[in-house]
This record gives sequence, structure tokens and C-alpha cells, in this order.
Amino acid sequence: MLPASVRLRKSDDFDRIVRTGHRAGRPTLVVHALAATEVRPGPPVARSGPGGAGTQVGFVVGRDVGGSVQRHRVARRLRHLMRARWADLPAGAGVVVRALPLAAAASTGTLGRDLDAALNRAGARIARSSAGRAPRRPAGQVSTGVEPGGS
RNA sequence: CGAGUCGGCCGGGCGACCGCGUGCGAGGCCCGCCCUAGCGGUGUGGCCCCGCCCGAGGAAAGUCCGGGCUCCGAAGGGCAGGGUGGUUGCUAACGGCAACCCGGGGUGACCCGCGGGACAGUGCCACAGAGAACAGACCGCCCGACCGCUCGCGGCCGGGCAAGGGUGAAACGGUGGUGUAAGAGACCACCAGCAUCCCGGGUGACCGGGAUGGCUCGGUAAACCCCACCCGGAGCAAGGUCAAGACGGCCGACGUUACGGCGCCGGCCAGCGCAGGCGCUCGAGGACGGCCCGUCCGAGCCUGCGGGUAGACCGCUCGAGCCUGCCGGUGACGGCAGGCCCAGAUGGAUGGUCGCCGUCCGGUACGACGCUCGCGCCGCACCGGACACAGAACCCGGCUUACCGGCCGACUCGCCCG
Repeated sequence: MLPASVRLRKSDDFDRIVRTGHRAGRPTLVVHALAATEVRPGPPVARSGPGGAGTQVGFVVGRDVGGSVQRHRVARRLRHLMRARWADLPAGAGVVVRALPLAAAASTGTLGRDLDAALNRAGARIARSSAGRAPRRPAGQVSTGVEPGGS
């Protein structure tokens, strides 16, 4: 399981990442992701610990997935799967994994493969938009790693 | 052995690896404070890491009742509104539970009942049927006049009757007799039922017995209504503390940009700011869910414009608590003694992946028994599949609903053996 400190806790964070983040879909789930500079325009929060420093992850399991028991089961399995992949995420990134109705019936192995594929595609899209024209974000962004002015 | 009734309990187990949350303890780094200024002390502080303890349910569910707790004002009266409805108890309380009463069902153990009032009033009673509420006469029974006649009768008119047939959930008591032209509680006996009174038993619902009366008086209150009793409102997003705070904050649309922003419009929610008006005991205004009364608060209030919270902590888990034993009670339950501490998350912990076992179902093979020779049933082995309903969110007591299955106890009926 992921500790509470690396999970998204604010409704605003969920809204921003789901609304403006880069998306990658699979049959069982959809990954929304933002690079560190897109998550927080200001100076990054200093954070210690292993893996991607400051990376935050959240999960959305809606009512269409199933009843309360089914939804909790899906969310727990996704948290366990994300724990194994969390260290490989870029530092400071924000990721929201949204489960689809098929996730309830899928095996944990299938969920893991879908999560890998979706994370890879979302990562590629972040890299492309940072390097190139940034079609999804009309207001352009500085490349990852360069801190915005002011500090 | 078979069939059944009631009550209680469990609701997969063990292991390995990897994890999450609260609490406690040790350590490291940072921060604040103190001084004797150090390799110091201190902490309601933050982060990391290690160890230990604990960590979902019988329904955690539906949110249908009842309470605790919190705030509204300290919780008044009447009306309206809502709820409950055999009796006596239990309980903090209840629409819950127990025992009993009455009615109904079952051979029985036992089960079921929204179980006050229909002479206070109003309404409704479909279809069928002649007639459905101070009812009614289709077939029918009887008497009389007239006509016909094959002299057993038929037709028609007037009158009497409601026994028999038929309709219906229900037809204005039942059976037998007297009576009569035929009949009818018209009268009589018994029975059922109703009303009033008396006696006996029971705390009571009610039960048992007796007398008198008129002879019989439908159902529906989960229709309005009447009677008795109960109910102030909102809810842990209750409520409280702290920090920030006016040149402010967030969100969205548009325009512009040197991509840092800027302008403008709109929206959002408070104790705030400005202006105007009214008022300070001859009292503005307000509170008590609605209305009236009554009571109380009261120095601020109203309007317009501007402007605009929802972060952290407390509440938050020791409670009508759980277990064991004894005592009282038919029982629900109560009393006493001893022991125990048993989830507190907040995008929301209580788990993930495997292995072995267990339970159930299906198939195959073998063995025992029964046999109507198709099969049934039991044991065992292997293979395959399934393992329910469901996730705390302030806390309790209930109710209701969902649920693969399993275990235990008491009792009833039938058959067989001794």
C-alpha cells in the first residue's frame, strides 16, 4: 500500500490533474498525469524519501465500477500495484488513476499490465508536450526541471 | 428411522513474503524555547527510520423507529399537525421485547393477527341478482271474481305470503313444533347472538355462572371521523478552539501580452468597510418549527453599495460497554462480585500475491447395502468448479431487508425393535 503522504489529498488537485492532465486509456482504467511544473506552478515542495520525490498519486473509482465492496477492492489492488511502480515515476509528477467498470472483473495481473501501458503512454505524451509545440496547453510551459522565475 | 416445530451459535482455517492506519517506546535530522553557552537541557512541534500492541459486521446495509450528546432561549398553554392502539410488565426510551387475554390455523410441538370505537355523525358497498340497509317479489305458494274445459286443469284480473328455488362475500337469526287459505318470532321450546343487571375468579385484558328484555338490530375506521396516550426544532457538515485576513482569495468566459503577467465581465460564501434611514425603557427589532395567546430577550436594527470563508485541531471513542460466576423473576430483565480494554480512517487504514487444508456441487473408478435390476443410497480416491450477503465514519437500543453453507440444544407427530 502507498503511505498517505504520497497520495493526493485535495479535491482541487484531483480536479486539475483530471481536467488538464495528459490522458492514456486502457480497457480497465485511464491514467491522467501532469509533470512536476504543471502540478505546482510555484517552487516545488521539498520532500525527502526514496523514489520520485514529491510525486503524488490518487485514485478515482466511481459508482459505475460497482458497489462499495467492489470499489474498495479495486482501489486497494490499484494502490498495491502503484506502490511497485511509484519509484519509477518522474519526480514531482501528479498522477490520477481512474478505474473503469471492467476493472472490477479483471484480475490483478491484467490490471498491472494495463497500468504499465497507460503510464508509459502518458509519460511519452508529457515528454512530447514539454519538448514541442504543446498542443493541449495553449499557455506554454517551461521544460521539466527548470524552475519558474521568482525563486 | 422418517417428517416437522422452536431457540441459540458460527459465518472459512493455517502458513510464507510484501504492505497500510491509530497508539506507545528507542534513535536520527530539523525547528522553537531556556540557561550555567555546552559533545547542554527541554517539547503540546515537523519529517525519517526501527520495534511492539491493536485494527470491520451479523447484518457494519436500508436509514424505518427510540434514546444519549450538541446547539437553537430557560423548552410555556391552546389550536392545527404527526404518531401509537388488547392487557400487565420490562426498559434510558421505543412503533421494541416478555408473559398473558381474545380471534383464527395445525393431529401436535407451535404458528398467525395495523387486535380501541360502526346506537356521535357523514360517506362507500363493484359484478351478479327481483331486491343490498328502516330492502325486495323473478320462478313460486294460497284465496276470490271472470272466461275456457278433455272436469286431474289452463288463461286472465284483483288480493294475501315470503316457507321453497335461484343470485351473491353477505338476502334481516338456526332447528323442531303450534298455527294458517298459504304463511310469517304471529306464538312456543331449545340453541346462537345482542343489551342491561347481579354473583364468583383475576392487578388487568377477560373468564365462569345466573336473571330480565325486545325477538335479531350487515360490513368498511390501511374512508373521513371520535376516544385515550405520546411528540419543541434541527442535527457531528451538530458544536467549539486556533491561524490568516481588505490594496485580499478562488473559479469561469473574453481581450491583450515581451508568456512573467495585465485588463474587463460574471459567480461564490462570513464576523468586515462605506453611505442613508429608524431606534435605545413612551423601546427599533427579534426569539419560542406553523397560527393564536402568553412569556422572554432587547441596543442595536433595516436598506443599498463595496467586499468576500469552508485550512488545522478538538468533538472522537470507556460505553444504557464486554466476559465469567452467583442471586431474584414463568419471562423480557434486574442486582451483586470478579476480570478485561476491544478500530478511529478523513480522496477515507483494517490489505495484496501465493501455498496447504476445509466445506459444497458435478464427473469418473472401486467397494458395502437395498432393489421393482432401470436405479437409489453410503464410504473412499482422483479431476474440474464454486465458497455467500456485504465495508465502520458521533455513539448506543431495536426493527426490517440480504445471505453459499454449517454446528448445537429442547420439543412434537408417525412407524419399527426391546
